[in-house]
Amino acid sequence: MKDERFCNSNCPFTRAIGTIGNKWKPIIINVIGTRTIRFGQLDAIIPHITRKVLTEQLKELEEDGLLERMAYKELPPRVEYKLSEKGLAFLPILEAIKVWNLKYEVVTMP
Amino acid sequence: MKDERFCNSNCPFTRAIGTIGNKWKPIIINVIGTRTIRFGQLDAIIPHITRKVLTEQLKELEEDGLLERMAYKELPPRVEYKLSEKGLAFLPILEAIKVWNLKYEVVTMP
DNA sequence: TATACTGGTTACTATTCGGTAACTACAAAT
DNA sequence: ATTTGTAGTTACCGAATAGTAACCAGTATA
Repeated sequence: MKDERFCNSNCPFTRAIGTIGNKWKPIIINVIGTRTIRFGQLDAIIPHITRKVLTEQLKELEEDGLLERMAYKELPPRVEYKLSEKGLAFLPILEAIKVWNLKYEVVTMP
Repeated sequence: MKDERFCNSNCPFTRAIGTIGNKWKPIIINVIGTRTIRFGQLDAIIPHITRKVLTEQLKELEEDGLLERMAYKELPPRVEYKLSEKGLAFLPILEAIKVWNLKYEVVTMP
């Protein structure tokens, strides 16, 4: 997120929302989980995301220390991503969101 | 969020992100907490938010069943908001985010 | 008479975000 | 000689989001 009022807030909670409070980042973190995964796999697994947006989000996640990026000097190139300790520590929160949604979501049948 | 790919996803986790995965909603839910609070108070307490955006977000939170809105037929008008059971059940997740951030955030001194 | 009060709404504009399609590098295989 | 493969980048455009400022109702107060 570029919003400086969030990223530079003096409230730590607001800053936290600044790093993970958008639609793609929780999805990406959840898909990576505990594995090491390549860019192309992420692009294939995550529905509807474009390579451009995926690149941007991965870059921000890396800057915020949730993600580790390992580029191998090969051809064709190979780049692997995995969650850092900080990223892994966020997984239980995503699990809690799943449980919360399962319990309270109102499903309307069309 | 208007993105139908999130709100109508067949993945419940993706739908959950569709309802709370933006920057203002976690902030608003956190500020309300367990109390009953008026529109003007929210506007005054939450930094940088505008009345327009606050109105929109409150409306969406109500539609998604996280929030209850009570309007009193008085003059000047009085409208009170409080979290529903679903909204209250989300508070521990926000607490977990605070703890997570506190533990892992890298603070850079300027 | 004019102003304040509350909880909005409206019209307009600015900014940010997201999407599409084309393009890159370099080696290996066909 | 051309195609395939990976992990992007770039330019451009449109959509979504957010911000600004003015305005509303109807009573009470100055």
